[in-house]
Amino acid sequence: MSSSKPSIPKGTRDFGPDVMIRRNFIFEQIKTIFQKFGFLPLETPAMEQLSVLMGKYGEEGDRLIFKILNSGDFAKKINLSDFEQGYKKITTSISEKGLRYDLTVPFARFVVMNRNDLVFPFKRYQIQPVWRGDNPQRGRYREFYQCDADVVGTDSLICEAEIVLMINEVMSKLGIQQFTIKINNRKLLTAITEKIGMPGCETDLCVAIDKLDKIGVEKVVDELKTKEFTELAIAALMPVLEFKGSNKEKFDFLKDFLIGSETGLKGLEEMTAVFEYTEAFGLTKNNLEFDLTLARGLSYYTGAIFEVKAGGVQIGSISGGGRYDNLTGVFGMPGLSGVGISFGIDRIYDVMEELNLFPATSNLSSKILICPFDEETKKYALPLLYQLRQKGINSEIYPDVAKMKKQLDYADRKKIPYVLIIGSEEMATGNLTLKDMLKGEQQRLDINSIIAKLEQTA
RNA sequence: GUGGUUGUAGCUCAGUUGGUUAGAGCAUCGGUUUGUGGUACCGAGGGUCGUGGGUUCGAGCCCCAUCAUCCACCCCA
Repeated sequence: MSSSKPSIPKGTRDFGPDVMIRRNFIFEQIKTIFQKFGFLPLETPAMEQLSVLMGKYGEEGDRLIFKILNSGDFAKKINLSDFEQGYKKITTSISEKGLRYDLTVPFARFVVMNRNDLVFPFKRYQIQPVWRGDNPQRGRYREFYQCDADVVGTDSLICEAEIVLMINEVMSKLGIQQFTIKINNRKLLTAITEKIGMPGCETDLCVAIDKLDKIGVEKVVDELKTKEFTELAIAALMPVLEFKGSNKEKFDFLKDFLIGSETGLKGLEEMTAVFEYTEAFGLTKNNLEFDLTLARGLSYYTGAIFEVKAGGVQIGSISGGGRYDNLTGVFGMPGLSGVGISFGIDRIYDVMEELNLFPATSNLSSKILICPFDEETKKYALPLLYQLRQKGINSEIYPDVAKMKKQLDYADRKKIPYVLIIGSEEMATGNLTLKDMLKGEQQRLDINSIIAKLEQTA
């Protein structure tokens, strides 16, 4: 390849018109539903102060944040001794800003900065790209969109129930019929670590259990062993990993298993309440599944956790979320609890593509193309084009003087259903040639009849 | 960060144990048809074989390095 050939950075994508129309369809449906539930839009800058981002995503996360070089003479703050201390030291000298890594931390920053003006509980949704310097692979990018809705400033479990309702509505609006909303509670997982004699190992347990779907029980056990879980602890855990049954049976099982654990009891209470609220909301068709092994990696959740899986497609979860305490604590505003949900737009797109759920988009391209033969007829066509557009008919004119073959080919490739051919005879009589590109038929009509015909078929 | 894969025309790819001037399909442009698309036929343009070095009489092919890519792991959405 010649070096002058253009390219885009690793892990980024262009979204062409075909794709954008479909992505926008997904965005619009989700936005409408978020707003129906009282969430309002928020956008934050692509770049944040590095001090806001660093230290919020663990050591790995710090490494993956894209840093922005300071403007101007970025090297002026470096001194020679910095070089000896490695790249981290130099980074702080030459970079003060970074690209946002997720939407949650900027959201927390926004809440803290605007705490006096916001009305709590504060509900916002946010659909924006985020950037991570990760190695790309299938379904994984350096720039990707997150689509989050969160409410902060309330402990009420009604919020959890409403999230379940929103998920249901989104899935139904997008036409995804088969799906499961898995729900669990971090307090139950904490209680389980206590019960099996491994208190404090909640993170390791969550990271391992989270892979259960993907790698199976045996591999999860292997991983737990490497994390220094004892044989005894693993044996005690097995009934949880292997338990099968209805939601109610799971409740009964945990009531016994976690007997005497205060945290466990609290978790069970919360779960019960979420199920009760959901029913009280009138959600009868129930896709809600209590999943004892749902863990959601090593994120900061402290209460309910959710995950949505699409049926009939081989793909990971398409949505996830949960409740977290103290979201804004790191920015000096403690005691604010929140709960949120995040939709994985790229995966939802893939699911809909595979299941063929996108609506027909032909109505979005132009309805009619005007094909003039020469400069004179082109001028004659402009007022006609204006009239068509005044009537709200998507229409365009072939801008160059070109052979009819080329003009029709253009209409064909852009899937424009009608062309209006204007030559000297048409111009003289006002009887224009309207050609139906699908049927191949054409007829002579005046502009008003053409407008009427197009409005009919709209 | 670790392991593997692949780099040949705008795109997808052939290219034999190393041997003349590196091919195909699609796309583009022109023609068959100076006013009629999808199909068909004819023709044209387009390549420093990722880059740099090495071996050889001779390298797209072999060796070394380097860059890029995709896939998997770690982690994550």
